[in-house]
Amino acid sequence: MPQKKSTTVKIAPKKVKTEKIKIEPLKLQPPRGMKDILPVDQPFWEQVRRVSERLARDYGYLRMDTPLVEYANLFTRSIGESTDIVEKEMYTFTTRGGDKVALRPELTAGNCRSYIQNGMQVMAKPVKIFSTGPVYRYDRPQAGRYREHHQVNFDAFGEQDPILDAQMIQVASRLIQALGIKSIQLQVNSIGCPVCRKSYKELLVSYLESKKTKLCQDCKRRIVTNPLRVLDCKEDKCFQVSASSPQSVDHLCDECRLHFKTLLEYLDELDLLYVINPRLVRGLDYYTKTVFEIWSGSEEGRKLSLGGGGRYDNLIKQMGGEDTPAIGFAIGVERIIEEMRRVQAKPYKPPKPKVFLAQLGNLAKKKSLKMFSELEKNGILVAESFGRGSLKSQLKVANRLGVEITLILGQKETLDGTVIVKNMVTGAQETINAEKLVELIKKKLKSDTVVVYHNN
RNA sequence: GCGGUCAUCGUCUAUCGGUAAGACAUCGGUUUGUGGUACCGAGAAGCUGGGUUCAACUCCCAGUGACCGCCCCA
Repeated sequence: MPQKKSTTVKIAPKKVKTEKIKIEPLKLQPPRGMKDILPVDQPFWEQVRRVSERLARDYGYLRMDTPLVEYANLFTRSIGESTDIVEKEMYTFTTRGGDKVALRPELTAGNCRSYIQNGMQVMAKPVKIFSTGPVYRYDRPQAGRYREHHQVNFDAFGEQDPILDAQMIQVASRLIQALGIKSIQLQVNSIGCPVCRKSYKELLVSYLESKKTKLCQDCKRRIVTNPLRVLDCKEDKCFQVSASSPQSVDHLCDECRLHFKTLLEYLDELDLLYVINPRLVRGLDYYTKTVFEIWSGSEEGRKLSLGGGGRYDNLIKQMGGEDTPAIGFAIGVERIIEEMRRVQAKPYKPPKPKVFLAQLGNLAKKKSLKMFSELEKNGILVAESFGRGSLKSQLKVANRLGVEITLILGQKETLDGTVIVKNMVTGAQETINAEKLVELIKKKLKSDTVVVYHNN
């Protein structure tokens, strides 16, 4: 749409003064990094919705929706004060009432809050929660990265057995593969519990300090702020350093090591191919033990993370709930859809009307409105173009829609209580009693369906 | 937050310092109440704000947005 030039309008003077008010032209675009999900995009979105809802149901997850807005400290405390997400990417603002709130940057924090608040620990464990919706990060947009994006999220509370980790990873990869993305790479790692991570961190820091001169500027800073992040720096020289750095999996405490080992055994049992990636850290502070990501397996082009997650055994307690182990993961819907398009995965195909209702003349026009609803009530999907007058133009539309049958209701038919039923393939038509219409159409569509089936 | 590329009908793509062209799509028509093709016609654009110039869509500056790299992440 063309943008209107800004106009200067003179407001009629109430007093003596004439005021010129500059009217801001409407910016006919969404804010930066946000976009519309248009009707043409919906088949892909619908496919994601259907597949994820079905998987959620099959694996025993219950849907939960929490607000888009939460108190800001819910996120700062759970995700971590010094993470990038909280530090520079959160949409934080103060309400008129003076509350500091934020647009959710992810779904888990809100789910945990709700779990505790609603006493969901009394439910049979594990409590499995499925949620989906938009999340917000004030980041610089790029393809596959938006300020508003959508996640499909699975969380399970109250089970510490690594079998749940394995099943969660299975759900994640099933979800992505069920959407038609066959080539994926599963990356797993264990970052241990607070106890073993602390000693590992110290070990890592002292190693990095010794190699400090060989690191990039950013990583020198990271040694202090977030040493684990040095491990996934893409700078070549940092890569060299981290290649021979101590790895978290080698410094796990007994419990964490056993947990990880058992998880891998389960994954083998599930025939899930995985890569142990010692560099896999994640951007949120709450993770413990198992972390994983699913990457698009495309050879060429960048490997984009389609989704990821991990265990967060201490979060619920830290937020003030009962000590409850938990694990979860999220996929980024926009990225998944981008990948679906790239590999030409099939979107959802909505049912198309096989019947078109055409009308001619004022009397028929009035009648047709009711006839349409009669058909609809009987489960017959009908298309129409009531606004068009000529039969020719209506048939044109019918043809373009690819319907099998067109019903023609004109002046004469209306008076006779009949309707013309036209076969759009053969062109043959017959005039039938309007009262038998529904029954006849049902019959015709049924037999046509059989024909179509044989043709395929 | 830093660096780079780009911006013309709904979409794709031309052109030009002097009235912006085409294709696809949309809508209408080609005599009566019947579709396709073909043909004819219509509507539809210079992102915004400044500057240079007799004249700017074109040159310059700023803003905005998209894209790419970094940071980070889904």
